[in-house]
Amino acid sequence: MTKTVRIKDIAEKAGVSIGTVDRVLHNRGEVKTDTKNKILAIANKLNYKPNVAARALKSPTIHKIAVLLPRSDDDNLFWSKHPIGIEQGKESIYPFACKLEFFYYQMHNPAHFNKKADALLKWQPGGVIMAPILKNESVELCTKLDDLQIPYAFIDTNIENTGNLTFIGEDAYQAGRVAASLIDMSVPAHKDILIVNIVKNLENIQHLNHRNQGFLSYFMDAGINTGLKISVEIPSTEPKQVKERLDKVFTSNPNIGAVFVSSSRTFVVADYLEKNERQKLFLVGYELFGKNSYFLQQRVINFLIGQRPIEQAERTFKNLFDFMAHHTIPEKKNYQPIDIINAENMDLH
Amino acid sequence: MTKTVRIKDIAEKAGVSIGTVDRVLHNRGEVKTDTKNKILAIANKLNYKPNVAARALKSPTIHKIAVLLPRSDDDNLFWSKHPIGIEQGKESIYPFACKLEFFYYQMHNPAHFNKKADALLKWQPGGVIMAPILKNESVELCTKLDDLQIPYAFIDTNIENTGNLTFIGEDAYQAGRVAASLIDMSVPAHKDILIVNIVKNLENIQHLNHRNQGFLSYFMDAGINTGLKISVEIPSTEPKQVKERLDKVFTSNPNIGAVFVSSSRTFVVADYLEKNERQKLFLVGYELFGKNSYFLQQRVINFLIGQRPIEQAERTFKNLFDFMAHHTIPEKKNYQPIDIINAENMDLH
DNA sequence: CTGAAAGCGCTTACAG
DNA sequence: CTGAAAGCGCTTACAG
Repeated sequence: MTKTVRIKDIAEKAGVSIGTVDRVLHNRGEVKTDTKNKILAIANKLNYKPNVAARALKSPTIHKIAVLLPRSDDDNLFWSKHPIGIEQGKESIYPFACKLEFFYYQMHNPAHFNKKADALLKWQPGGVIMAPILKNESVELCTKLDDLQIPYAFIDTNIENTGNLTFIGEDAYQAGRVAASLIDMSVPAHKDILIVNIVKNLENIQHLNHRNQGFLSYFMDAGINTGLKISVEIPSTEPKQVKERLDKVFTSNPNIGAVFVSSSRTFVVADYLEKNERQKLFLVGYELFGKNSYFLQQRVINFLIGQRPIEQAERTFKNLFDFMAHHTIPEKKNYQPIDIINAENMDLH
Repeated sequence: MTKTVRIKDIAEKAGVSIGTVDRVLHNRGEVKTDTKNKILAIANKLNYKPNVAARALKSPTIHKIAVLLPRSDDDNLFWSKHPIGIEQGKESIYPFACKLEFFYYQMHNPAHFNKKADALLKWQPGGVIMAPILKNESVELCTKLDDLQIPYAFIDTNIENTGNLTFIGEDAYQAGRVAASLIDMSVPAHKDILIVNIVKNLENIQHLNHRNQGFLSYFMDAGINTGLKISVEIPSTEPKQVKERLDKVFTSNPNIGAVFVSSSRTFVVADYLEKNERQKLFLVGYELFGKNSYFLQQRVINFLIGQRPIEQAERTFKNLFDFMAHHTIPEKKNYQPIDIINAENMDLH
């Protein structure tokens, strides 16, 4: 380990004062072009890296980071994980510090999203973490952030062709394939498979779509199951409606051996299966939390596919902060590992 | 956020100089008991936390950490992951720094272990990370480290009743249950199951034992499989010997439907199954790397159970370093998540 | 356009 | 047993 280079060293080599070096290094104030280039060349050659301890000590610059996420409720506990991860990220940057402000919008409510987006802008953040579930409204916000030169990172959902710094989330297509592979190896090849999408408007929910596509693709190129793949859309989680819909499907398709739920609302189907004594059906869905965990433990759900929301959030935060504080450029797109979880390994996840 | 407390604040409140406060806080030099207690009381009341940026800036104390691990070779690529995690840990502590020295011992060679342990002691580390695979020799080293008051952390394998700072590894018993559950749900209930232990002396390898116990326990309380559980021990990975042994087992047990390998040498069995056209057997083993990955990809191995060796190593390093540098006391025992990996989610793991 | 100086909170000799 | 002072590398006014 050779001696670390300080701005003092650069200053001496360049025959200027450290103030001038600092100005060049931070594009702060005017410096003659000649000296500027000279200094940059020397800094580069010496491979200068600022001492972050000194920087943290001197300037307690508090970076302001705003977080825009769906509000978590009983039906939607999945989103309760992300704030935890972000707070963890905040802890991890010590001795640096940042100011966090959370803005929660109602999941499928564009007007409310816009309201929160406005509040966020008014808060004047130095950086933004957001889950851009609502595409049009999100793009609108991104445009504004681009104009203001405020960096922003996507979590959970990606939108291409925006100025986002980075995206961290699930490879939904592959996550669909994983679900398929689990069913394929556990259910006799001649059995039919039911695909359940619990959502109002499947078209608009990108990643549910991708999971469906991945799921079906598996059986086209690798799967051994030859049964029917029956798809049903349920617009609500309301038990009566769910029962009505599913009763009909099962009555007309007695050969169903497995059920795939494309979203975190797997517990809704588990609840139905349990109440209607169909627990023998093989059930696979998404996300380990709340009622899903309960039914997994009870072995009504056989597998949950997980995407580590806490780690996702922590990593998103770190990427954004490191960019703001140290100008580190992160990967543009990051997929988290896809976890396969059953009753035996759930406790440690 | 209230103003942070500095040692200057404590000094003022106590009516002494900051030098005295520092002496008390670090048990350095003599201080009158009265003032000492007074200062401690004030520091405590004010909830004083040292500013690590200032500390890092001032004293570039380079902590010396020695790492004692099994040498990784072609047959044993599992151990190639841990150094990566430790290096990652070293990166992550910036702006702090440490000096790492790796000592690699031959896996099952006590004399070589001792030699490396001696070299390690001679290097005079301030802390030690070790995989205490060889129990007696490890305990001996621990005793010496205890005497020297050098903190040490266990990775992968735990030994109870030593003075270790922390342990991070796999819950082997549970990892055995996970393997069992996967076989149970994929193989008809009446099929027999073969358990393969590839190891010279099963008794001495704690965690293989625990995996076996967990595996069998699953079928006693939760499993539906009612077939025989046939156990075989193979003392070497030498293909001819493996073939001889397994040929015999399969000939006398034609009803075997699944194979469980209790160690990372799963590829040895996969290789046999492939060469002998027994790929239809359901195969489950441990650790994602090298030839195991290849056979998983080829679907000769159906599932690998993973324990995230890189994260394990990074976390062990962090725990040890934080103790050395900041006196943070870690959890005494940490289990990493148990990963279930098949051909569909292997790429992201 | 550039330099000199103060100070962030801590640690480390040194002086008494 | 205790205090005063220097200095870690950087940033931030201020003076010219």
